Amino acid sequence: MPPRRTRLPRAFYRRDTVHVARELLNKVLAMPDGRAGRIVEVEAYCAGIDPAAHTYRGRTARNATMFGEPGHMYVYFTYGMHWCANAVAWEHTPGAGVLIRALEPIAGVDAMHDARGGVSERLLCSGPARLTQALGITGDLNGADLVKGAGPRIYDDGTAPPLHPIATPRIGIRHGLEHLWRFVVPGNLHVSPARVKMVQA
DNA sequence: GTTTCGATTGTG
DNA sequence: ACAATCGAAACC
Repeated sequence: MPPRRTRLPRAFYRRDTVHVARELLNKVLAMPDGRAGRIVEVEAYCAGIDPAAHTYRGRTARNATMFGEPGHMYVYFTYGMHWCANAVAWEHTPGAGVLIRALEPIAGVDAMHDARGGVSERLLCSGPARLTQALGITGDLNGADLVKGAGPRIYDDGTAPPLHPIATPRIGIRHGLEHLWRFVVPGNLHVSPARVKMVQA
C-alpha cells in the first residue's frame, strides 16, 4: 500500500524562506506522469539582503515568478543548457524561494533514466540541473502552481524533515557565502557531489 | 549595442 | 582543469 500523500497548503510556502527550505527536506516532488523523488538537498535564496539571489537587484522578466505568489515554481535557464527549479517561498518580502538541488528517486525511475541517458542511479537526480532533466522540467513549467493545478506538485508523504539537517554554504555562488543556507538530509547518498569552487592561488 | 558571465555538468 | 552553450544582466 503506497504511503498517503498530503498536499502542502499555500500557507506552507508563505513563511520565512530559510524555514521553508528546511521543511522541504524529505518532502516529495512529483510529476503528473508519476515520476517522483524525495527532496534531500535544498538552498534558500532570500530577498533584499542576499547578493546570491537572482532577485537581489530587483524584479526582471526572468525572475518575475519569484515576486509572485508563494507555492509556485520558478524555473530558470543557466549556463546555456541547464534548467533549475525553485519553490517560491516568502513571508514578508517578495522575491525569494528555495532551489531544489537533489532528489532521491522513488517513482518513475525508468522514465528518469530514459531522460538522462546512461548515468548511475546515484547521479540520476543528484544536482539541480540533473533532477530537472530526469523529471522533464523545463521553462514551460515556470510559474506552475505546486499547490493547485495539474502540473508538478510537492507532497508530504509522512516522512518528517531531519531534526538536524546539515547546513553549509551554498554551491556555485560568489557572494553570500557567509550564510549557511544549503540544507542536506544527513547521510543521504543522493545528495549532489559537493564541488568546491577552485580558487586561483 | 556590445560584452560578460552564470544558483552546472561531463569529460580530461 | 576546462569546454559546452546561450540568454539575461551589466555595461557603455
